[in-house]
Amino acid sequence: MAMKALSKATIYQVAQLAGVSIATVSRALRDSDLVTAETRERVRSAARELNFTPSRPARSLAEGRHAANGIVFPDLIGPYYAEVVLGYEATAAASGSSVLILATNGRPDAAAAVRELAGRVDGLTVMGRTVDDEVVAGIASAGLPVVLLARDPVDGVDTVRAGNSGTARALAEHLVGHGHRTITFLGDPDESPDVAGRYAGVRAGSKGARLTLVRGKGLDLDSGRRAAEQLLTHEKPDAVICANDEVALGVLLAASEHGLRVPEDLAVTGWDDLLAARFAGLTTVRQPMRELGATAARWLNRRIDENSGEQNRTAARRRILATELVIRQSCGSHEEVRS
Amino acid sequence: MAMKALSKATIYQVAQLAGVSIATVSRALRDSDLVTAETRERVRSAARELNFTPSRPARSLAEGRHAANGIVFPDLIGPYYAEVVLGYEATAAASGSSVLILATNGRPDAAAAVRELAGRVDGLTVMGRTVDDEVVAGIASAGLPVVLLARDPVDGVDTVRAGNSGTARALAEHLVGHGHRTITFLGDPDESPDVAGRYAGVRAGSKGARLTLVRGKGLDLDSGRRAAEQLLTHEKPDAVICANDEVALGVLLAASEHGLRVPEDLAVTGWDDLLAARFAGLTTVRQPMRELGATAARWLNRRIDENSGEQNRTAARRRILATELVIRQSCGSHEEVRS
DNA sequence: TTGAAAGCGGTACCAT
DNA sequence: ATGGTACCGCTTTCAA
Repeated sequence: MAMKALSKATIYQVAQLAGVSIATVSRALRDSDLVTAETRERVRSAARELNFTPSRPARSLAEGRHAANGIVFPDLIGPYYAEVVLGYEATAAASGSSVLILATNGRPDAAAAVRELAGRVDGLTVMGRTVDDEVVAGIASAGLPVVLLARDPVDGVDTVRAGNSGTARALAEHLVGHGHRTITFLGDPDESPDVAGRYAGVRAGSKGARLTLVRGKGLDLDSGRRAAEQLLTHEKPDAVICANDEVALGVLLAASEHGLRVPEDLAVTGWDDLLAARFAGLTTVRQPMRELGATAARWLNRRIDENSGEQNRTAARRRILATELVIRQSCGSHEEVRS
Repeated sequence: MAMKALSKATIYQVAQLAGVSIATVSRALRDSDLVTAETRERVRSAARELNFTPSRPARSLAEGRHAANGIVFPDLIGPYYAEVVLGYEATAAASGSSVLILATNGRPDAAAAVRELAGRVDGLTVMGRTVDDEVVAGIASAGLPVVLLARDPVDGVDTVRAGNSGTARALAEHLVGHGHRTITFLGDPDESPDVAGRYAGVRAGSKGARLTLVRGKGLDLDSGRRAAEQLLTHEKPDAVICANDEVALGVLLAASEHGLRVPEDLAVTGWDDLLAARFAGLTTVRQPMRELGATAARWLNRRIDENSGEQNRTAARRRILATELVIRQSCGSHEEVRS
């Protein structure tokens, strides 16, 4: 019994074993109809015997495409990004494209990493706070299809995002309706376009209340908790609108440590509707995370197809996916109030 | 002003513009010390002017390596996988490797997708319930470095996982210590090696109690909730040990709908220590998710280096990372009981 | 229908 | 130090 081939066989070996040329092997394996059924079968079995798989780099080099696309995101922490990436992967995979991921998190060389990635894919999706617009513009103008996700538009580049300001405004108005008069927005609008949009909406919806901006640094639980320590001993607002759920949950923790009741002594709201929000009774806003990723992947694919075909490039698209207010207990009692 | 090059320049164009051969360009750009500082600079600026980036496929083809590795996981839903993947990505990136992801979720052609992926990377990490051992063995025996994650070992392949049975046993004993006598394990041991390990541990720790196995199908919130409906109207145990947190949270929801108090009427435990568990007061087990991913990436890299170097291959490694019991309120009152 | 051969864009060896 | 050139493994004309 022959030893199984331990390293990769080449198309030449298959050709030799099948007694044909490499051109024929290539055709046979890709179901070209320029090969006899009989030949095809001979090639097939030779390939099987040698455990042959075409070299991806060789294929890509010859075809001039990678059959892969990439997504760049800040972090995978927090269910938010994970869901988006998942939606992206599922859609990309469905259209036969492999997916490369890159988390820029605390990376100092994010721009370089993104450029490197750009060389490995047929198209790139870039999320929020990852790299500067210049990097994006550079890549896009080099001819690589790009889709922006949860991020301010760049000239000529498609953008998909979730609604921020409208729902944020509704949220703020809801709080005011509860009778809250000193409201604090916890989060740094400079941290991400999403946060900026939310803050803008909150401002618009806070007429009749005093709104204070506290720039918490970071969007995780501990950031929220730390910021709250400060907040609850000084400003003492009666409502805190947080940039996202994790921060809000941190505030909830701090509040309980300070013996504050929510919502009686302090109303708290978040953004994202994480699983935890439900169990914490947190009023928040739901985003179509999966759909965000899926839409980006779909659009990117379209651009890639456009690129290869000779159709004239269509104008940059923009879409804002709807978000939804999720009222729970943390924003105030709803026994008597109806909203 | 010249138009920026809209498509990619090749090394030939750079060579021509710099007035040198492509060999020199290659050297200059890769900081070989076989080039004059002056030449290097000339090449550099030519490359910059043409906005040149070496073609990744061409490089890979010539070098015989991808400078990338991949990770295969069932799903990205639930913070568990997300954290693992993140830890993986961070470590892989730190060692200069791009990361390809593949979610096999409900994919019918998972095996084929994994094989495709295998052709794009220098090494592969395969998680839990994704593809059969045969697929893994096939890939590994073809010479591709593989690391298994949260999965039963395969001959000759490295395996990293988190402790299940020991901690599960401690968990069960804790419940028995609370006085619970009819315990149900909710989860299908056939669903994943992890669940199997947990069930085994629970069995060992349930001496003195009546243990029932209820094979819930699925590891998400709704599965838990549905299974609980059944459970709470029939078996009526006084404690439910769930395969993971999401299922447990589903049970919590169902219990509250049935007007059952937790833990007085029903004790519930989970596994993973999701963020939500904390806010639900859920007793659970914490896994070092990030570290699982990081370890896999590190090991894979070592294997890849071994492969290229001529060092003799070391024996397959196995490691079980420690997990930790996290006692909260859902398992029983701790006012009087001390554990 | 099949084969020969010219790329695809690099790397690295061998001369010079 | 630099240039010439033989690969790397596949796809795709162009002829036969």
